[in-house]
Amino acid sequence: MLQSQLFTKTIREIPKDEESKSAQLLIRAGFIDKLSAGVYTFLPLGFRVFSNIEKIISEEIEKIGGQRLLMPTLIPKSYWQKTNRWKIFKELFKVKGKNGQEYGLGPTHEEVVVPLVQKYVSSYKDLPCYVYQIQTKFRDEIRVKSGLLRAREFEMKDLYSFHQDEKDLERYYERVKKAYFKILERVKLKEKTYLTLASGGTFSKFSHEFQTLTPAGEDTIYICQKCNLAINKEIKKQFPRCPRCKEENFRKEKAIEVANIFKLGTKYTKPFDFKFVNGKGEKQWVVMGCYGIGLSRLMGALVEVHHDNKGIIWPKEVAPFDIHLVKIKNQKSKIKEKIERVTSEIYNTLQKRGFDVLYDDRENKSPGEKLVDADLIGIPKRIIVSERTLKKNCVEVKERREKKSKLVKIANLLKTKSNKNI
RNA sequence: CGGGGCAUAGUGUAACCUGGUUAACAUACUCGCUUUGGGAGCGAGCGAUUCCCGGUUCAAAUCCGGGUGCCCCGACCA
Repeated sequence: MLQSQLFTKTIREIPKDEESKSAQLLIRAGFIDKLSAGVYTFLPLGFRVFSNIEKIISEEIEKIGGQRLLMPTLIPKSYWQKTNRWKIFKELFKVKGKNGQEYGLGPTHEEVVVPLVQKYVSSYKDLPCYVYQIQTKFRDEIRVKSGLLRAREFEMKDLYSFHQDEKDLERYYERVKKAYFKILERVKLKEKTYLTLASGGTFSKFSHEFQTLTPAGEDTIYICQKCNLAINKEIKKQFPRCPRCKEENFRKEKAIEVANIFKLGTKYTKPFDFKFVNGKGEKQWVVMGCYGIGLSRLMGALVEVHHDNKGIIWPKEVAPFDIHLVKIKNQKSKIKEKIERVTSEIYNTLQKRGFDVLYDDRENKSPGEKLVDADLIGIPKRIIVSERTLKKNCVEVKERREKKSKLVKIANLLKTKSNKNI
């Protein structure tokens, strides 16, 4: 991608209507744009990051058997009435059609997925069943907060599992837990994320949340000083001592919930009368679990964790581009044609090798501005071609997260096969 | 939903308390010349129903009333 062609450009000033660091940086660097409180556009850069996160999540979910589908957002009132959530789900956005039909805009999809799966599952032979989707969700939050961290319209991966019994649900629940840690590892949030005990429902006493430590987080968690088990504030009163190791001392931290897993049991299968026939020919309630990851929130959390005072520092797997190639050209230079030619050659070759390259080909920008922009946008690897580097037949290579750069022979660079070797 | 704050060119701010007719500055943008390794310089230019509605006044960005929007704190969060 030529940066001269990129929609959009960076903004110098800090937006006055955003206080969270992640929202400020994402807006200034041109990843997102605010339409209204808690409602954002994902711009080309932001959408690239979003797509990368989406890819990682769907890969890991498919590894544990999840099959992707896409459910509607417009969900008729009658479905919500079955579970009584038309009344009790306060954040449900309600809309009315021309003929007076009422709908709830999906904040979560039990009311759709249960009757859906019910149509295809009648025997124990059809179970277990795992389906998921990645979709825009709506919640009429009383108060939105911190840019992408708490929005009214947001992107979520929701996985639903259906089982014969609690044991099978239990087994799958543990597999999802592992898959989630794998995802967090790949997006580089694992170190900062704790699996916490959170309040459950009628079926199970507790659910689990994946809480990423950040001062911008809206939740408070207590971490056992001895074994690192974490507990959400709202249920901490039940645990004077750590339930695992009996330690009394906990560390209090602010965190943001990036994912959760929940054993729903028969909470939603009962209202829809969703039963299957077991091996003995008897009817039994289907047992269910649900597992969510907030993609847009995760993107915000990533920036909260991975940034410095100059800008964002994207982890490799989610970065909008692999390489930021920056041309620094002096109009008076005797070798300006050479700079032009060499940079283009590097750009073309790296692309042919499969790298995603953002090439800062802008002619009218000073070197300073280009470097400041590169730091703000935060692509993990930066390659500079200038008169200075060409004198040594080199380019300058720098990792965004490192302070020092190194010179690399152009001939070697052009032979590079993998990102690691540059 | 309770409390606090804010709203003025695309963006960030000033002027508002103490009302006075070219609404200022920076930046972004356009043109010209110069410049080119950490947000370059000079010159010229474009760009504002001062959030909306109403009131007071000879006169409102400024004072008063009522809305709306945005941010923050708290409560809430299947």
